[in-house]
Amino acid sequence: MEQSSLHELIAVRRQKLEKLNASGVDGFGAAFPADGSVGQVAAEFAEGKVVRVAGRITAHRNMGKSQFLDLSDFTGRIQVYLNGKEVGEEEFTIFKQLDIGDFIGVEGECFLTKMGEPTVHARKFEVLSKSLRPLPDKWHGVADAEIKYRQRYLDLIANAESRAVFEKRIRIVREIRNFLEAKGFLEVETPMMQAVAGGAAAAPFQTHHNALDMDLFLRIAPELYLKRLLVGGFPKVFELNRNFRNEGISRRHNPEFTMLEAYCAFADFSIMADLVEEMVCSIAEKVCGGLAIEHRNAEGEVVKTIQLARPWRRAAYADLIRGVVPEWYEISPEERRARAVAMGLDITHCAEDYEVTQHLFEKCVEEKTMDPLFVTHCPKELVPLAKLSPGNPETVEVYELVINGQEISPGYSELNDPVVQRRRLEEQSGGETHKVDEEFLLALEYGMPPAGGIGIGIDRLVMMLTGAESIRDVILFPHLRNR
RNA sequence: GGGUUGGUAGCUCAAUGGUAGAGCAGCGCCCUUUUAAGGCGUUGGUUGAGGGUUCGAGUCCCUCCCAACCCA
Repeated sequence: MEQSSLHELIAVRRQKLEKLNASGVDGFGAAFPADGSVGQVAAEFAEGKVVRVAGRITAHRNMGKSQFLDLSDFTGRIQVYLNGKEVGEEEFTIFKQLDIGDFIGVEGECFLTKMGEPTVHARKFEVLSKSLRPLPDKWHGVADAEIKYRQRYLDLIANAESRAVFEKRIRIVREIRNFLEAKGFLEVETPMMQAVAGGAAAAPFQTHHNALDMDLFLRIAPELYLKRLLVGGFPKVFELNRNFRNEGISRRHNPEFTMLEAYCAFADFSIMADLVEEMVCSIAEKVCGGLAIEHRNAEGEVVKTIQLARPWRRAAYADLIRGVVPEWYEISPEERRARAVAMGLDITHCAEDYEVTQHLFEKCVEEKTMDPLFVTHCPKELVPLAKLSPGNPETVEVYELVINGQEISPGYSELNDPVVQRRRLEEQSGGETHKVDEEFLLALEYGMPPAGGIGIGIDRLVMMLTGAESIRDVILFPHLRNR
């Protein structure tokens, strides 16, 4: 039995399981109605009270006749005590052989140890599930990124900080739904499999429907279906679900990601900016306990604080550029290119003039903007499908919300002219890659009310609100290469 | 796709080119209020994979795999 390479550790646990079975105990037991979660039982602790509680063993302290173990679940931890003289010999043997990782259920009365620790004095216990593999170190947790992402369950068991991030994400998503519902928005579900992957410019994943013998794409955005619903008479709709983009993977990109899109009839981008501002602040207050969002490093030191306090700054794209280089729009395109290169920006030879400016924007404005900033009056080349500004045909009726150095949310005054929309989509499609969604254009011809629309990248929002540095830390099962 | 860094026991980490180690976990013994329990003893390794250089490679070189970060 003196063995401890992995397969030997497993063999030891299998032998324990066989011993359980031999003594008539099912190592994978049945339901165990408890008095609540571990946290609830701990919170309602009262000396002398008899309780039933179930959880995973996270520590085992063997003191001979006195056996102590920690029982844990997401809600908390409670200590269990068992006295070898108070149970049968066989039962005591079974208890002593329990492993860290096993699920058990316990019944007994509450008491305080000499050290004052609330403890359940077990009179009965049941093995609910034998764990056949050793769990990660209880003290150091899981540090290996591959284990964290490929075997998230181990990360969740071992790392309380990870658990906290995902609990926060769940609450953020719930509060978004609550907020929008309270504002009169209806949540809808539109196709994830689309014959034309529209609503954004991105490479789609392709699939095939056998019975219909039809190629389909996983959606890159729900936009064109949500707009059909505006045509159909929904005044305020939203969808909060997955989009899929067949593009690179990085600290900020996962092939499937969660997006909120919301549309409000008779509104515009400015009204939608107000809505987003109110929503994000409302969520932060409920989930983060305030509007100052602290990001900490691995040592727990605060490395940056994002101030969400309203009103959020709004500034025109061109003014932000002038804030970096005052004479930017007075000099020639060639001079702009030279200035950008001189500033250390990586400008390719084929970059258009507006792309040079955008590059400057990304490096010198976006990446440095931590507190919320609505960028308005974006150049029309950057957002080809948006409505042009009435007073300035070079800019569009769009905001881009930047927080934490990233684009978090765009907002539009949606284009509802079917003739202009058709022309733009045809220009955008160019070749075969982006087919035009004729069914969408058909719907527009029946009349879509002017509307404000927004998108919010939920993963990035959660990163901002939790201080996660990688999108992989806010997605339970991020995509990795096959091992 | 390019660059940089990394991959050593179940977990967290050491190891000038010279006998692969520690803590925790595991296993055995002792212990009736411990709590990162403690004491004594003890097992466990194809050092990501494959080549090469060398008397000798975890360490140096090459190819490949996986990951993290930066860039595109």
